[in-house]
Amino acid sequence: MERELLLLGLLRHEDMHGYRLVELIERDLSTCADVKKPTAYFLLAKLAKAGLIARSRSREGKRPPKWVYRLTAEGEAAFQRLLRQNLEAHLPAKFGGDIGLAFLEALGVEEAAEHLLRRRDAIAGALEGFRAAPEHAGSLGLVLAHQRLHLESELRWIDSVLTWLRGSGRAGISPKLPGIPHHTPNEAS
Amino acid sequence: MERELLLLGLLRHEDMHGYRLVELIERDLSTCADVKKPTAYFLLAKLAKAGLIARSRSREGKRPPKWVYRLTAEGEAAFQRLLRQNLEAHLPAKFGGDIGLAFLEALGVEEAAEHLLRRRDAIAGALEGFRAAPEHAGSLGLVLAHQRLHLESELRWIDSVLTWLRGSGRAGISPKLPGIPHHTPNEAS
DNA sequence: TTTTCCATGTAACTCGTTACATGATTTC
DNA sequence: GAAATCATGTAACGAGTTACATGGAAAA
Repeated sequence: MERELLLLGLLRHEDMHGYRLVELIERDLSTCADVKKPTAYFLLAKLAKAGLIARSRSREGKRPPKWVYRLTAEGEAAFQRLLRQNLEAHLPAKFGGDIGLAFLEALGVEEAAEHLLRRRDAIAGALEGFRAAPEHAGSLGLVLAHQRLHLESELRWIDSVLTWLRGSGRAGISPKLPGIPHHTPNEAS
Repeated sequence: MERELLLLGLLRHEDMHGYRLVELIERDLSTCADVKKPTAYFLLAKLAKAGLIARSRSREGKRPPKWVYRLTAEGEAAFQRLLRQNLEAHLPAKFGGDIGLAFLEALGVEEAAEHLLRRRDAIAGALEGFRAAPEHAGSLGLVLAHQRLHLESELRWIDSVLTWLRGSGRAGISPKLPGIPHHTPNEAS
């Protein structure tokens, strides 16, 4: 449902045609969504058939005519519903990188560390990209900030795995548990 | 490729039949992977055809016979390759929950906060579950620790969004950027 | 003039899921 | 005797992707 929410939300504050929509998502929202062109066109057709958006043909200059979509009243209602649903839910994230970690023991300490350092570099690189990016204002800035925060968390995580790994190399096969700094989350309510 | 790595890795340290494999994944690795039965059977057939695993029929007592899979030499090689590849790569995570955040402005401050608090509760609940769970040793404990760490990070994130929200409610429409505590990651190399 | 960009779409394919089918066996 | 569990599979479907097809317009 996230993709529908996304399309409705974008059309909500500006009428647009499909191509533009995809462009916008790829430029500004690539961190939290990727919607390829055929998917977008398909979803737009579906939403139109459901009556949540309406389309009208328009041409500018001598360019090929395009379908400009606008939100209908039903679309606005659906948007409101989907937004609330999205905000109040927590969709647990699965980290594919963890299944490699689950088999860390198959590698020697040295080699495991070597590969994890490469992963660390990749994360650090991605983080650099985010820090370099211009600061968007408002809720768009929010998603950027979240991604940045997450990457910082991942970096700390990898570091703690590395120290655990090295400790385990000295101590024997596998110690109790990674000694991870344990922040108590502050209450907010 | 993560699923293949998972199956090979599990078969590496114990010969097993499909049903058992799925059971094991659902019990111990549900946090970082989910593999349904038909998927598992399909993948096992594929891996067998590729020569990475070999199967042999066996029956215990009067139960229906089962296919017991074991890793071949090629399978071990593939495992080693996939493991390294997995460890050194960073696969960027997409948070579907962020697209709701991108449209936060569509809701009043009060209502947005209300819904986000529900999300917060969901995260806190999941976290509780992880803290209550028995501490697995070794690399299995790693993936649990990662998930716990991530949930803690998410909790802090939601809290900072909430404080930002409330600040924005007083100050006007939308301020510069969320004032997020900015930890400098410690170097590790 | 050839390439790139704008703009829309279709077709084939992959991956994964649900739902169903089968059959024996333990448990209630 | 009915229900749950063990064990394997097939069929139908859904969502999304890649690759392809089509054209005109602007840029190189």
